[in-house]
Amino acid sequence: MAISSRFAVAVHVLVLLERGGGEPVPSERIAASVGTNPAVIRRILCMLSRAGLTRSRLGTGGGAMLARAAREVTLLDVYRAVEDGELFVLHAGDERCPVGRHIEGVLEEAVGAARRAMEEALAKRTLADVCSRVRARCGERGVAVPGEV
Amino acid sequence: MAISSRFAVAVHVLVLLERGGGEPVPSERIAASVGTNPAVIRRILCMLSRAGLTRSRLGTGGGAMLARAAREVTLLDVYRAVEDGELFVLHAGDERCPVGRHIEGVLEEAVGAARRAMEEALAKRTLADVCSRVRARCGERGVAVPGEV
DNA sequence: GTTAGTGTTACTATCCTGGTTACAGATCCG
DNA sequence: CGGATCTGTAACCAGGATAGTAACACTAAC
Repeated sequence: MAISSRFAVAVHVLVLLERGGGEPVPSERIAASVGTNPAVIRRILCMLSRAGLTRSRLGTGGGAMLARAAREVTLLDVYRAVEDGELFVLHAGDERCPVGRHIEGVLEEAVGAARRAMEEALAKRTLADVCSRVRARCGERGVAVPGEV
Repeated sequence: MAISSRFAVAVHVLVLLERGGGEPVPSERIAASVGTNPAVIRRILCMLSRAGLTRSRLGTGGGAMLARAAREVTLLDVYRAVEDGELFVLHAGDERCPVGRHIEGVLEEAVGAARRAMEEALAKRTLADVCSRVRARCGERGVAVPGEV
């Protein structure tokens, strides 16, 4: 029915990493800002690093960092990193009925257009856009504020 | 994660009703074409009639019919009839963190744009479009073929 | 009054999500 | 070296949504 909150959490995570200014941010600190468990954050970070959006440093002083510049990460990249499967679920109709036989193909075309429209809208926004909007709401001037989480 | 198959089934149902040529189509006949249970179809028909897209006749010889011309029903109408709730699930961050405090508002704006783009794509297609595409795949000429299910 | 069909409820199995705990392995530091 | 920190990942659970199924009251036609 809905796109899981993983997407929203993933964007939240990436914004925190951007504000980390290149220093590793531990999952516990991220979890405090998101309001969840560190393991949940690590699970999402795992998907993000597999997608090449973040990388991690192990051990003391370790944590996650952005692997790319914020302006080169679109919300579509984030969406694809954490959301799998099709947006619309189709069904296979009865082959003996003309409608049942063809409805799936016709619907594939229609929902494909809808999915592409949504993805294009996500692709228009970058992580940098989101960060600056957050900064604007904070009343900050376009400068990152490291280490406050 | 995904939009339930109710949407696809609902479109399938409406195509069958359009091909019914105004005659009531019983849920059992629809269920056979979709490949499911008549009660599932009636459950979806209930949502469609609440949305003003179909109406039903009770008793012997009864069934469901379109309540509007097929060209005046968009796929967005169908989507809204059977799908409720938000497409994207957001989360509330920790109020004590600047990012946690503002991320929800920023994301609302971004995912709202994505949702609107998807809905506009759905609004561009009417039930009549879907029906003619099905007919085209059947190798039929723009004439409805009643009574074959 | 019998038959056919809807509208609706209840129950179930299944899947996904998110929360939680746990633990092995990597890394840093004294 | 040895302890502390932190990731990556697995296992498990609870909750909600979905879809399948059966059941039943009510309506309408014949």
